[in-house]
Amino acid sequence: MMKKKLVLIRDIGNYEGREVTLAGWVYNRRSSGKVRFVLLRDGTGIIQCVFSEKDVAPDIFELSDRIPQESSVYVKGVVRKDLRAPGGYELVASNMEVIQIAEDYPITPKEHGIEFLMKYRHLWLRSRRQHAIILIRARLIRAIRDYFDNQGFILVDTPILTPAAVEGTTTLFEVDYFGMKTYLTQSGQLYNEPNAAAFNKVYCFGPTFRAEKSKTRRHLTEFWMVEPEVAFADLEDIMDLAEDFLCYIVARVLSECQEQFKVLERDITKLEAVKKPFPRLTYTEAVKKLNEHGNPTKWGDDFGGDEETILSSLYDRPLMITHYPAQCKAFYMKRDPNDENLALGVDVLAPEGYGEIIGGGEREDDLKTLEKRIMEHKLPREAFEWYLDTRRYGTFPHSGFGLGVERTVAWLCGLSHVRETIPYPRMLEKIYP
RNA sequence: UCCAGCGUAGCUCAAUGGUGGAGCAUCCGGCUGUUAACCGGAGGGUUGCAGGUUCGAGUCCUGCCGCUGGAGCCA
Repeated sequence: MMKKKLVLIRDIGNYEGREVTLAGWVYNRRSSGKVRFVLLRDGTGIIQCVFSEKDVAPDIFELSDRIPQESSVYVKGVVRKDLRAPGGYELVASNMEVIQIAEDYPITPKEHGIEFLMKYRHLWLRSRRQHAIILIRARLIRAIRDYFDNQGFILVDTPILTPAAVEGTTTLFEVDYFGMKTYLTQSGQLYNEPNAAAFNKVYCFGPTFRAEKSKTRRHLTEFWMVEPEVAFADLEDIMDLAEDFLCYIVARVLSECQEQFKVLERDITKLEAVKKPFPRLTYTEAVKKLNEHGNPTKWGDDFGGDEETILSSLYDRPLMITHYPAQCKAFYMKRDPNDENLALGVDVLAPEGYGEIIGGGEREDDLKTLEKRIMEHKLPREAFEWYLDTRRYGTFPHSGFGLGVERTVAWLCGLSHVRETIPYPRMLEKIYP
């Protein structure tokens, strides 16, 4: 009955002095004798509703002292500006109607362990902190789309069910496809390349799946990746793109999510430092730096978490590392014409020890060479014939990269683990809720 | 798969081999501006499971299960 012309808490500033009805959930409550405070949350914000004995009926006054956490309610009242209230406004309540009394909400206003919170992930999302992280994720994704759309890229979606591995070495999730063995995609990359021949500048954006038994703060088995691919671009072009792209998305999220960064107590001066130019090192130079800092990595070793942390901590902005040993990289990566042992690839490491957020490079565009690589990697040639057509019919130099959304959100938010950066994380042997 | 740590009230944690406690949550009461409000009171336990050592095990030993962190792996 009170459900008429509902106002969102986000917009409450437009209704100062007026009577409004809010709908939401009880976030917390406090009382002080003759005044009761109910914190109401509606998913767009939180506002304190003040219940005074003189303003409301006795049963409503009693209810305001009893209503349990996360009960769903309508509250009617007058919006008042008040400096004592967080957010600047509070609601002087005149009435409250219960939709449902919530009994024994598991997540109390108190510290909880990660195991418990992950079990109640669907409820945990209601908390201030998780709300802020997921909102930043949404704004980041919007900024990513805007960037590519505004730069002349066409969104060309790539399939999630695929007939073969992109990289044979990785473990894939197998799916039974009407009796046929297929796999969940681990990258849109191979499809992006013919798409670039059709549309010039393309990107795909979707979930990817890795059945790796990785149990670290940087790994999920299901994660989101945006992958641009540019026709006639070389390694340097794609590095310039990655640099410009990162500066744009960081600036956009910074300007749109001030409030959320405050909730997370994120030191945003660290993000404000993300400006061109980014430092660029070759793999060989990076190994030298590591050795200077006491890390025993030898030329030819791939970098692990420790190495990425040391290197990225040396700079206040993202670090680009190029020219890795070809043996560390995928079959489709073009070799350096000046040194066959090196790949024309680039990894971008986020600052503050967050590690790799972008991987990419120039693609091998010669048919013969690519056929050889597929053989060397012991990949099923038949599954790649369509891909090889890109090299048969008007082959062209092209480059691209992939950005991991969750690792980027973790960096932006200053989180120690990627599991909080996606609403429902899928991790090693963890798929509930 | 390997290494390490942990498993005690709904939650977060205490408890020298000798009668299992506290804070929060819940319930009862108090307080006219609280900010994870506060103050007083009450209820709440197969100490992950199975075995062993001991007069006596939450505590020591063995196995199993689960969780957390890390490694390997990994655009």
